[in-house]
Amino acid sequence: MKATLPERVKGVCCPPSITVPPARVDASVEVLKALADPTRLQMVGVLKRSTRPVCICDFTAAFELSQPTISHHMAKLRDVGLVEMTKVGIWAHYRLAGHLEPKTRALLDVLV
Amino acid sequence: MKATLPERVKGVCCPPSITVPPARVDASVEVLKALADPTRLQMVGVLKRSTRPVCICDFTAAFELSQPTISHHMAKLRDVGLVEMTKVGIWAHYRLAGHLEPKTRALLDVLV
DNA sequence: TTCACGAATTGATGGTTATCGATGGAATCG
DNA sequence: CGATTCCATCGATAACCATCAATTCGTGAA
Repeated sequence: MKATLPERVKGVCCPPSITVPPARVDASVEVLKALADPTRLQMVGVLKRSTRPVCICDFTAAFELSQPTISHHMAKLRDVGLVEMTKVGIWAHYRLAGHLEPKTRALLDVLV
Repeated sequence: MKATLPERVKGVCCPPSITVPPARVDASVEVLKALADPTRLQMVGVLKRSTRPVCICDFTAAFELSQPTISHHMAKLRDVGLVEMTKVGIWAHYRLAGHLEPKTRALLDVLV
């Protein structure tokens, strides 16, 4: 194994070429940050499994968090395009976005 | 569409059942948080593409960040088991972990 | 119009995180 | 040995984030 390594010389580094386009990285990081929270990941899991939109008040009842916090988390998921909302009367119904990028959908399939 | 929705009654919520075990969610969130950073996601991408371990000094040369910051990011990736390290002389060679969980590997295949 | 209810926004707070400079340890070489 | 190089850790700071209480907004009902 060691034989396969190049002879490294002090003071000489081999900066790897950045192959992933920074724009793509930033886009991925945006989605990852939205999912990197227990509450939000659970929310996405619920929405992915639910056959019909879920009301904010239902989430407030399910998680032990205040309504503003739930709303804040949902806004974050909405900002990155993961979920969509419909208002029905005084209720807000959330569902997984219908036009997710294939990569994003694959991500969700792995995660939740 | 509206017809398929249940008749919602004021003050009555339908808390969705939490189907994803909290322990699994927490484990996923740990990995997601490690990946939800541009620098670290780039690092993982480089390591995934590289046929041989990459030196810390190479990353320091590639990214415009200080050496302690690079080291800190690598430690974070190491803490969640995404990468492994081997010391060769004074150099630290990093590589993607060999025994990644299938789900984690699938995650990386989608991302980088 | 007035009231009640669900949801979003605001402001504040405590906790986490990214970053750097400085320090110290380990290995190598003269 | 002493000097050099690479790396990890520590301490500090600034930025960010999750959370809640209070308020505001929008809708529907009385």
